[in-house]
Amino acid sequence: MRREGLAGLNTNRIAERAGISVGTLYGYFPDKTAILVALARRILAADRAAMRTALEDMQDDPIRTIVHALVARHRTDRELRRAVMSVHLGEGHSGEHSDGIEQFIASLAEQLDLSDVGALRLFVAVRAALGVARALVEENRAQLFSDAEIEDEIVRLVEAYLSRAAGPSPASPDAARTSS
Amino acid sequence: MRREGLAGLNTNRIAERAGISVGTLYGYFPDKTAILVALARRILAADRAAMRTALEDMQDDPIRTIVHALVARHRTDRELRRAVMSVHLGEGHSGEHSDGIEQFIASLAEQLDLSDVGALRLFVAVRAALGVARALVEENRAQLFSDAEIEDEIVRLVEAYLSRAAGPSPASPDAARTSS
Amino acid sequence: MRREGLAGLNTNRIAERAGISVGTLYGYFPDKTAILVALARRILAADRAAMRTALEDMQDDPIRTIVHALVARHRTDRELRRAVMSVHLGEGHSGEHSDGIEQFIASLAEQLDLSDVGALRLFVAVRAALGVARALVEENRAQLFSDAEIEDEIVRLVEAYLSRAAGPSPASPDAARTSS
Amino acid sequence: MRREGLAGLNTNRIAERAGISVGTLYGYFPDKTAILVALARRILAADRAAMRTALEDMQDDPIRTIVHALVARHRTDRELRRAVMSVHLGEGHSGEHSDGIEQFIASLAEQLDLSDVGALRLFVAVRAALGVARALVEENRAQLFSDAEIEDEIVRLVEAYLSRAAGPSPASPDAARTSS
DNA sequence: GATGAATGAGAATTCATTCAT
DNA sequence: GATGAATGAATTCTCATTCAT
Repeated sequence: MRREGLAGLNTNRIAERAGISVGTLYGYFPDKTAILVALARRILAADRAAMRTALEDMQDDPIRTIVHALVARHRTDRELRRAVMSVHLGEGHSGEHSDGIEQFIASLAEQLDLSDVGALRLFVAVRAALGVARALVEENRAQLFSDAEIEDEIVRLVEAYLSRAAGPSPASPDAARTSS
Repeated sequence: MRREGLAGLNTNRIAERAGISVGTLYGYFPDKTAILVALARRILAADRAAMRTALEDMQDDPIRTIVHALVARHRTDRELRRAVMSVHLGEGHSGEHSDGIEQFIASLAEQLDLSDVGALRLFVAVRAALGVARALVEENRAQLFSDAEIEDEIVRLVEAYLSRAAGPSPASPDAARTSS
Repeated sequence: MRREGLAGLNTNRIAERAGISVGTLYGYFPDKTAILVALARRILAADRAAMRTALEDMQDDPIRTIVHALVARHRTDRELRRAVMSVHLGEGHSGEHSDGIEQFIASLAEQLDLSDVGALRLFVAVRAALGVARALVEENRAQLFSDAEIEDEIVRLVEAYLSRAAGPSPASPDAARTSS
Repeated sequence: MRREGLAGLNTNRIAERAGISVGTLYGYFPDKTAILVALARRILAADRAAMRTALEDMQDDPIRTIVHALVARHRTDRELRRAVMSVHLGEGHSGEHSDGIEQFIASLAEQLDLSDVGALRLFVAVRAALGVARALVEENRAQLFSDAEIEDEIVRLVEAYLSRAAGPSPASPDAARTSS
């Protein structure tokens, strides 16, 4: 099986990149899965830290600030992020991918004017924004668009969604609930 | 490395599940990557077929129809979908995940009243909707919400975004472009 | 750690000696321990087979016949036997080492004139004979003596022990039971 | 490789049990083999010491006294003894196992009435007694018999063997020497 | 064509040994 | 001297791939 780039993320390579030996790596983690989960957690923690820092220096509106940080983060370490998140997903730990960010955002919801947004809408808004951000990592086609363009669109998406009254959507929602 | 569930998606297991032998599998595909790509394509093709069928029987507005089908599809074969997409992502073939759907949607854009929506906005709208749909597969937490709730919100999200004039977002976008 | 001779009995070496590949070896056994236990069992089965064959061709008295076969077997594959039995012992499977032989002998006890020998005496006689046989494998010093000499002595040992009336040993056995 | 119980007798475990650090252990011994040899020697030295002490307090006949001590020793530290002796055997250092005891016995042979017993007979008698004693350590089945029973039988075994005239055994020994 | 046992390169994991603190 | 984290060579084990039946 061909292993291109970082996809062949083997323990020796991980140790080498970390500047330690395999043995040392296995002194800290019980097996390879634990190593990769830890790597994924580190990336996600750095994501949250970046957003936190951005909010502290904020000159802008909070949504744009967070989205800006999110997009910037998803442009760094694309290969590593892709490989690590793939394993994370495969191992079923994927909840953390967005939970961490969502918790973080929920904790900010009161500082922002989003205190009245319910759990469901927050869930959807975060996954929607992350869905676009992940495309930057996963799809080569995403390179067609600039970060600024993407960022603008995510901001528009989220603001359009959240600013909209939580009333029923135009078309009758009842029809939809029938078949499933 | 511990390999729980479908994560250890090796060729023998794939063959066994398909009810054939490894040898036969290799009669059809040149290598494992090809097998996984084919598996992913089959899932994605079924996604498109479901949406196509739904559109043919459409009694509703088109966006809701598509979203309804999308949500229904992401509730089926969760484990397999997760495993296949995980490996697919890890192997770097992830573009197809959404390209297929986007092409399909682009081909429908004219039939719908979306003909004036640009490539960027279509890209973002599709990834946003898929981002929420993927959460249904990846996150156990998604079970908190009903399909109908999720579906309604995705429809709101997409309609709010697309109906909005493509003008500049409220906050000054210039500030955001500085740092990255 | 230095690994002399067969003591460094690693899976690749085992496979090579067996004329198969490691992968094949692991197709038959779940792990290295299972491989070594199987090897030990094969050796012990061969021991029993050798004794059985010898008894069929017997021209001699049965005890000598068995002892002769036992000594001959313990001169073959000394290194392999030592390494394999070491692991067998370390893994706590050691019962088989002598159980197999004892069962075999018990099944012959009626054919022989040993039908009145109790379980305890049979147990002791077998372990005593095996103790000497194992020395041939384990101790280089055992090379000082010829097989014939050793064989004669084991026969004498066993016959002297079994022919002796099962009465109390000369010295008062009561004194011995006090301290422990 | 699964390593249950003491079988996985590695240097860190040995150090831990000794209540010191690996580094300190390597201050005393050059390598792992030396450590294991020292461990085995300590056990064997304690065996001899127990027999020596027993002989000093002897109220009994000397053979019973020694056998009594031997059986008692083989009931203590069964696990450690089994593990150490297993590795010892695997590493090919097994001669000491019985040499020490034999030397010790040889040095006593003049004090006892065994001065006319030759090297071969002493070798066989010691290995036979040790063969039974080792069964106490290695075989769970040995728990069926009490120490006193085992002790009595070993004494009988040794006395029957040594008291017997060193003449030719009943059956013609010539037949046996042919095939090997 | 289908089969699945066999292969062996490659990956994960262990553990004797060292050495800076 | 004692410590125990770090090392990496050696070992166990996996699994994509082949090929004789």
